[in-house]
Amino acid sequence: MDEIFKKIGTTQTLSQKIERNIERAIREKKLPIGSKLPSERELCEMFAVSRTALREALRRLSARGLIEIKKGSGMVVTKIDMKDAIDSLNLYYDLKFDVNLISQIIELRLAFEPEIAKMAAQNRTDEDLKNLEANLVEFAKCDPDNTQLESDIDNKFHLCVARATGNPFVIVTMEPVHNLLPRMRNFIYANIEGEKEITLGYHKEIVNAIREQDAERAYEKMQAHLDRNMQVYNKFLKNT
Amino acid sequence: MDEIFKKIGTTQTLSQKIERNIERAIREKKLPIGSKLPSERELCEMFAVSRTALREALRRLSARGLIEIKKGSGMVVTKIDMKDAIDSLNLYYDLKFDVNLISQIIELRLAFEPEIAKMAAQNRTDEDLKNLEANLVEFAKCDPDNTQLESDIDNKFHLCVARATGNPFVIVTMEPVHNLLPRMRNFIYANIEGEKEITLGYHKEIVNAIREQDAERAYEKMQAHLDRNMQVYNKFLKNT
DNA sequence: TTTTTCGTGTTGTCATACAAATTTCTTTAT
DNA sequence: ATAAAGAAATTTGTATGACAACACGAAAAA
Repeated sequence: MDEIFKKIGTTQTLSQKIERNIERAIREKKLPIGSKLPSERELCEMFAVSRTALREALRRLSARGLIEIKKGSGMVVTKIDMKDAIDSLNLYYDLKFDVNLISQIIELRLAFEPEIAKMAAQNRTDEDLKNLEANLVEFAKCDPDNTQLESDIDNKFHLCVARATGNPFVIVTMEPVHNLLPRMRNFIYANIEGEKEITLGYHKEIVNAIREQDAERAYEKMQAHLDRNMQVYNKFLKNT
Repeated sequence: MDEIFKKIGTTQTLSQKIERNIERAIREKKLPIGSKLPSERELCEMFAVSRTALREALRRLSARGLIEIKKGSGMVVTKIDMKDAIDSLNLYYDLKFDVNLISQIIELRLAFEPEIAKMAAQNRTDEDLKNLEANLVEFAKCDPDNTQLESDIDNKFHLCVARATGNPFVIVTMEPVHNLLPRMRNFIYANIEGEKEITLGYHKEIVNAIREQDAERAYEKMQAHLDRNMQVYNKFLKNT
């Protein structure tokens, strides 16, 4: 009896079936990355469906970043990019964003970023170090009245640290979180006098630790830095 | 001069323009979550485009999880679900998976999961605790010869801990990582004699700490647990 | 009032045609 | 023979019209 009701919602449309079919072929590497898909006409014949249904399946696959469609040329299986994954996370976090989540974002940063600093100290390349040092210079000469730019550079610093871990999972995790920070800017960087110098001081110490590949010190400094941030945030919260 | 070449690839198709248009309306909450979109016919008139182009835009939006299309009924802006974000991460990690990434997955778990255990101890609800305890029972009475089931329950344990943090960012981060673990199973759980009892012991201690909301002990036990895992993994690596 | 039936609107699929971009081949000029 | 120019074929993008499959509500029947 219940089985009848279960079927509701499970009715796949034809184009969805086609989509799964092609997706499976890609996942199983039967269609290797970079390979050209058969043309629409050929696929229509193979699946014995109309061009409409096929195309709607293809549109979905391209929206999800599995294939790339070039007008007049053809379709290829794309090397799925980290950017695709980050984009969809951005979308999700963006739509979900809510002031109530701010404390959870801070909680996550407080928990993860010291560990990330540690990993960065262990795995950083010379190029990572160069990026971090460039960020310090940028931050130092940034107009202190331009709070927008200031917090952008600050965010970039933390992203650079995440990238210096060399661990793609860390990057995918933290990029969307940091993309959310500008929306918290008005809450946190509320024109606190002299805060910039303090922040810069912490950043310098973190970079020093990463330069010398001193994992424990990188951990501690990042923790101290974010603790300070937390305090500033709490001070603001009291004012509201 | 170069500007001419830059334009290559930026040529948006009509359906892409429509897609961005509707996406923007959703992001700006002009189309609130749960609201019904105008019918295809109406949208065609509004945008002054053919049904073909419009529908392809809609297919893309639904593939990305922004809208839900119900045959015969209509289209609604979906309350974007965590599942959508996790799904796309799963796809990315799945296609990217490579034995070389195993060490980075372990690295991430070693860095993050102790902190996660700490957060879980601080934030867990009674229901979280019940789930964790149920998992312990399940694990205990699991047939030790069924290594597949055994590692599934193990993974589930760590997911329960992540969920007990109550922090959605933590869950989104860890779910796809743990979905990858079954593919590492053969590498790690290579029929190590007596390993199950040791694992169960750690799990119990972690749950105890979470029950008593002892954050530091939860941290330490999780760290010890994963350190042990790491050793088992390294032992295997030597054998290859 | 309750149930059934039917009509209307909505999305799904099909077929055909042409536009626009790209590739391939042919022709032509050097 | 080689290279450039152009024509032809191929491929994706859009438009149009038609019908099928499904959902929902209103009207009709019990």
